[in-house]
Amino acid sequence: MLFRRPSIISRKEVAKLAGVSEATVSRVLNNVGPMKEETRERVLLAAAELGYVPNALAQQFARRKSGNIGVILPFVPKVHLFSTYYFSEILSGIGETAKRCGYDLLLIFREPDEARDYAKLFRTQKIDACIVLGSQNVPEERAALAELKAGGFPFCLVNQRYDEEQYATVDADHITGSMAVVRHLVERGRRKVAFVNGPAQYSNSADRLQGYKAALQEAGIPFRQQLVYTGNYSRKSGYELAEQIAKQIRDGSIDAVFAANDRMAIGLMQGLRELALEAGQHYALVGYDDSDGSRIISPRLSTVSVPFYEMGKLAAASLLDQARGDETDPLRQHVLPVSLVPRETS
Amino acid sequence: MLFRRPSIISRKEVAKLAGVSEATVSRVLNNVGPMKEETRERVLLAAAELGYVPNALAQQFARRKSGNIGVILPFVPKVHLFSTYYFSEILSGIGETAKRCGYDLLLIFREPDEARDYAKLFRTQKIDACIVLGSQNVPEERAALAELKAGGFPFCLVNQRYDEEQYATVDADHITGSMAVVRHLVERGRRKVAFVNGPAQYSNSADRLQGYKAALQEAGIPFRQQLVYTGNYSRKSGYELAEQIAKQIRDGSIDAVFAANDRMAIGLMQGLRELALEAGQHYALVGYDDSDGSRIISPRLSTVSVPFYEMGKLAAASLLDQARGDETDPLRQHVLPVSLVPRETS
DNA sequence: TGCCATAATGTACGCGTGTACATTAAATTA
DNA sequence: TAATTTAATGTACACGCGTACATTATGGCA
Repeated sequence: MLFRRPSIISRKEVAKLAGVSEATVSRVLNNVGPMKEETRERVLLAAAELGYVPNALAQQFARRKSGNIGVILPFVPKVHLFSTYYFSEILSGIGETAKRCGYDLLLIFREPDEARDYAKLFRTQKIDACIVLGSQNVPEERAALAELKAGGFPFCLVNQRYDEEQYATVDADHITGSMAVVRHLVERGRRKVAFVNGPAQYSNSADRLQGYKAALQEAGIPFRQQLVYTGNYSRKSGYELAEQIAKQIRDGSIDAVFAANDRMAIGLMQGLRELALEAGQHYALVGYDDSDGSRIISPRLSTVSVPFYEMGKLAAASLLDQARGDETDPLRQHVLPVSLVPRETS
Repeated sequence: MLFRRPSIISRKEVAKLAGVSEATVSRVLNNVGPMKEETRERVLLAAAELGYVPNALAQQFARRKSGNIGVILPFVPKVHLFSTYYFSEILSGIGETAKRCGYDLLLIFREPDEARDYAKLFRTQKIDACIVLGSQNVPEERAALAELKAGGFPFCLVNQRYDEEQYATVDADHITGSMAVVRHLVERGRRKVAFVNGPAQYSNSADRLQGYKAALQEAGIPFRQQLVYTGNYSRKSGYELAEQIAKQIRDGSIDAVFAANDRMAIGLMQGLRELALEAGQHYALVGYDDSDGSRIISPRLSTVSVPFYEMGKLAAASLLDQARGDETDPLRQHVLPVSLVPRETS
């Protein structure tokens, strides 16, 4: 293996060695226009001989395309607010599709208090398209997304929708999922189903509430506001609701709890255990996400499985269609099915 | 908010509006060379007026720097082999430092059976430096890393070291961590400490074994090969060892287990529970990583806390020093301390 | 054979920036 | 004041690639 300064080898050297013009080298490598087979081979041979690798920066510049998909995600180290499983699965899904289409992933951490100038990423040409994870319905975010839309930049939201505005979206069917949970509980004879929801700035929370209400109505159970609690999707927030909920379990006004994610369900479960109330015994419990934790805890937590990986794949695919103009409806709202996973707590 | 094709605004328009040459605009924006304050203001004003944003692709091309740090990580969707917590923490740490230094993160998923041409990423100029996560000591990987080193490309490994070759590394002190675990168990009166290790291609595994042995020796307990098991860091692999280990617990040849990570510890714990053996009661158990799961499971798992976030930060910092030539020892092997977290299982 | 369509290749230039070097303006010094 | 330095700015070009257009080779057809 001989050593050689790699950076000095450009199209020019290949052209010289192959005895053709630089344009021909370019055409061969990009497979554009008609060309003589013999020339093609000579160029490829020369390129291989020299170990030529096209300069991606020059390519990007000349093509006016970065070839990058931006992935915007919340910056939450040490804060176990979101399921890390959630992100890594979605990210893997995005990565799989992106790679297949020749795109790279540019990771962008959104900082809580920072201006969310997503459009700038496009204006600088750093990214050709982007996927927004963990989007929250707050004013700065809405402004940032509106600017993206106004600029005609292709982007896609995962797990969040906005009622005010139409955006390309990939989401899971949390309404149906939540209905399935409540139905399941009702089928098991529970009729006093409490609901521990997440913050309102996530459309997920609203969806789950809607599903919860719909299923209650379907079962002829009146909705009661005092059975609805709000946490922030963290385990701690679930834990902290234990005392209040314990009281209601004891006085008979709650016989089941549906928590909007596993983390809160687990926190609640632990809190209630400290108060001598066992899930699956003194009350039924169902979480949401089918996270690792739901399988680890005992009794094993009933939950709802969400196809995060597929959502990531779909988001990337839809985005790239959009960027290519292949997507018939650029504001398509994809909704993937979820599935109930009954286990020991219900 | 007026609409305007953003892409047509380049340095040229700014120069014209400010009444200066393009070079002056460039100098003002890059703050290079002496310049009249009045000119500076005029240029900045013009830039702001036009909403000028430099084209990052052109900058990268002209500077011959992508401004990207590559992060190579294993592609393991649906395979909960690694702790996803591990990756998200390290990634956040890297991202924090990178952003502070004006770098972006380019995510690269390593596929199992794919050629690992890390050097190509540098040759194409897609990245200026890179961090390798989840590196395994296998021939292709060694070759890829050796090529990086030979090419003089700045890179850094996290959580993996190679004995054959010196590379810049950020690792945690798993030898001391493992010793602390065994000491802890011995202090609690355990003397028959089994060890469930991970695969040998991770230096982490070797480190833990070394610490295990050292602590046994320190306590005057002879090392016995039949107390050493090997899993693959997955929960399942821990679960599957339950039967064998149960036997040894029952016949008195094991009274404690040290598992090389929490996932295996948890799997084992669940497996043993099915065999009517309870952690913290019939045997002591200590895991490693201080993952979410360790806090979720009951009884809560004793474990070792690893500063993943800090490791990510340090890796990025050391890498950027290296790239700038500020690092005195470009092959520096950082080792961060870990800490024992005794909980209910020991 | 001559003409034309098409294949194959070369020439030339743009992409937007950074920057070396040239030039001019201003400040300093003799 | 003239000479000299230094500040400030302009001119010109490279960076490596894609590609429109020009040019030349090739083959088909009358």
